[in-house]
Parts: sequence; structure tokens; C-alpha cells
Amino acid sequence: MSGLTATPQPSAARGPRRPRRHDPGRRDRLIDAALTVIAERGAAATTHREIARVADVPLGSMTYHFASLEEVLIEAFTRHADSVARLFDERLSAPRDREAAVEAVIALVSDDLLGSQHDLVLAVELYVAAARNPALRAVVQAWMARSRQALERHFDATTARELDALIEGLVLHSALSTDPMTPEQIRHAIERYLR
Amino acid sequence: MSGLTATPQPSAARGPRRPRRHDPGRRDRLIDAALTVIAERGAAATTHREIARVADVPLGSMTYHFASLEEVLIEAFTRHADSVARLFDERLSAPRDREAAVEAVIALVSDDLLGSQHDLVLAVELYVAAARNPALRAVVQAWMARSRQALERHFDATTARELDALIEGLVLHSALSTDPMTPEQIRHAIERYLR
DNA sequence: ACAGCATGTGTACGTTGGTACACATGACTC
DNA sequence: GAGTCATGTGTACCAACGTACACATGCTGT
Repeated sequence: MSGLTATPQPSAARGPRRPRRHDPGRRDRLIDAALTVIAERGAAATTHREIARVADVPLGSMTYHFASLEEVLIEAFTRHADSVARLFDERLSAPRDREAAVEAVIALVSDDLLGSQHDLVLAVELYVAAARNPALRAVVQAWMARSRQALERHFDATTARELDALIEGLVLHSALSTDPMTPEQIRHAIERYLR
Repeated sequence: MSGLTATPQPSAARGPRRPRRHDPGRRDRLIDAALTVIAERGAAATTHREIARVADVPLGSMTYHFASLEEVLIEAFTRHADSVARLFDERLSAPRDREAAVEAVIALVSDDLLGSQHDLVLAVELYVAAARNPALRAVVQAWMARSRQALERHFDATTARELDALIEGLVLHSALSTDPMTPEQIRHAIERYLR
């Protein structure tokens, strides 16, 4: 252990020697692993080592692919925001009239947003992280703008903004409550607002 | 520095020797300092040392007054939730009719909740922390229940719950937006919902 | 006045984390 | 088929942290 020449153990000391090589797309997998870790432990408790463990790559791989931990977080949250925004786009591109649009919003909240504790935690994690990181604040801005834009396919700008806020509140309260709102309650709230 | 007998420097080495003594209420001050640190750096980045620095007490004082860092966080968030809940109670105890109650809600959001970036960040920090800590989840539950109860002085239970969610969404979106909602916009959203 | 004990203080210890970096290797080019 | 270099890997270093703990001190009741 003199620091030089390292004696890399004769292939069967600790752990089953890692023969891994040629792993294209590893960077992508690392970003996905980062999202898993963020959802499980929180963004602030997310470490190079834990991401590497989840993705089953050596620690050194993290510093090779990312200049800093912050870069990992930004890429991960950007990917997450993109995928949720895509949900909004898809749900709201189908409806042809306002009534169908209302149903689409209800389905979006009940099925997509409330369906996944994972996504929900990621959203709140992003909000907190954004409170202190301008780059992440930009990610949140872009996400919100895209959501509103999707809603504006069917509602005027003011309604879209207010509805977006209502959705946020409903989802957040349901997520944190031991007694989350049922789909019927979600429907009631949204219909009452849009009536 | 042999570990024993400590040689406490002759009163003018590093820092102006600390003659402090007899500080009743220090525990309270530490909890307030903790809230300051949480708002500034985030709950996950809150450390014994930073709280002690802010409160201007030695590190050892933290471990004397609190069994663990988690205990500090729980006490701090509990205090915060209490003080916000008190705001709800006060704002909603005055109105004598529904119209006045609507005005009270608008004032509560515009003046109290949106007025302080500090409180707002604390709320989101609490939500994230609660996602992984059952004791904090209980704090959130109690807080939400109390808010709803205050609203139920003037609105039926369903309306109270939905209104509470709407308030949450409005506040959160405003907090994170580079283009926060104006008091007029807040009024519009709440009146539209309660109309 | 004095003993006892709650309160206050300084420092050490073991752990974990971000990052740096020297070295290894195999895919690709020509 | 050889050489180059992007990619991959192991480990070291230093800083920061939670916590433990030995020691100091003066308020308290008697």
C-alpha cells in the first residue's frame, strides 16, 4: 500500500474482479441511476458512490463521465422534467373539444401524476434543489412553461396558469397525506374549478 | 494536543476566548438558528456546526441540548408549522360572513404566505424531509389538518380541502416562478374557485 | 458557605464524501 | 497488424461531519 504500483490483487480477493468493458450508453444509464437514487434518498443525499453502486460501475466512472455531482443532478432533473412534460403533451394533444380536455386533465392527474410515488418525490426534490440552484430553477421554469403551453391548447392563458397551480396543489397534498384524494375527489375539484 | 489536559490557550490565540455562561433559553435560540440554517442551506445541508455558528455557541452545546441532529430538525419544523398554522387561525377567526372570509383567504395568501421567501422555502424543505421521515410526516399531517380546520370555520369540508390544495399550488408556483403571481392574479384565482 | 448537579465547553475519533490522478485496455483508423 | 486515444478502473487525499466525552463552572437549595 505504498501508494505506487498498487498490487491489484490476484483476481480473487475482494469482489469478483470486474472484467467490464465497452459499455456504450453508460452515461445514459448513470443518469437513470441518479434519478433512482434521488427518488430513494433525496437529491442532497445523492452521492457519486451510491449512483455508481446502483448502476454497477466503479466510482472512477462517475468522474470520467461528469465534471461534478452538480452536473449529474442537472442532467437527471432535466431528463425527468422532460418526461413529465411529454406526458402533459400527449394527454392534451388528443382531445378535440373542451369537455374531452377536462377529462384528459382529470386522467392526467389521477392516473399519471398520482400513480407514481417515484415521479412525485422527484418533483418535490427538484423544487427544493431549484430553490438554491439557478440552473435547476431554469429547468423548473421550462417545465412549467411547457405544462402551461399544453393546457393552453384548450384553455385561455389565465385559466391554464391557475389550473396548473391547482393541479400542483392537488398532487402535492395527496402525495403528503396519509389520506390521499380519491379519483372522484380529484374529479370534483377540477370540475368545480373549470365549471 | 495529547488528548489530555488540553492546554486551553492563554486567552488570546484563536478567536477572542469565549467567556460565555448562564444562557437560559439557549435551547430555544438554537431551534430558531436551525430554522435560519434550514432556510438558507436546506435541511439536508444543515449541520450541528453551522447551527452553532449562527447561534454563536460552541459545537458541544448542540450535543448537550439535543440527542441528535434529527431531533433538532423535528423541533425546528414543528415550531415552523405551528407558527404558520397560527397565521391561518388568526386570519380566519376575524371574518363574520363568507364574503369577509374570502377576503381573509386572499390576504392570507398575498400578504402572509407570499410575503416571506423564508417561510416558503421552509415549507418545501419540510415536505421533502417528510417524504423520508415519519416523525416529520406527522408534523405535516397535523399542520394540514389545522389549516383545513381553520378554513372549515367558513367553508364546508370538501371546499376547505380543495381550497387548501389550491392555496398550496398558488404559493408554490409563485415561489418558484421568475414571474410570480400578482395579488390581483391571486385574487382572481381564489374568487373564481369560490364563486 | 458550601456541596451537588445542571449547564456549558473544547477536542478527539471514526466515517463518508468529492475529486484527482496514474494506470489499463481494447475499438478504430490507416 | 500496429499505434492511438477515448474509455474504463482502482485508489489516495483532504475536508467535513456526527457524535462522544472529559473537564469546567457557577446557580441552586439548604
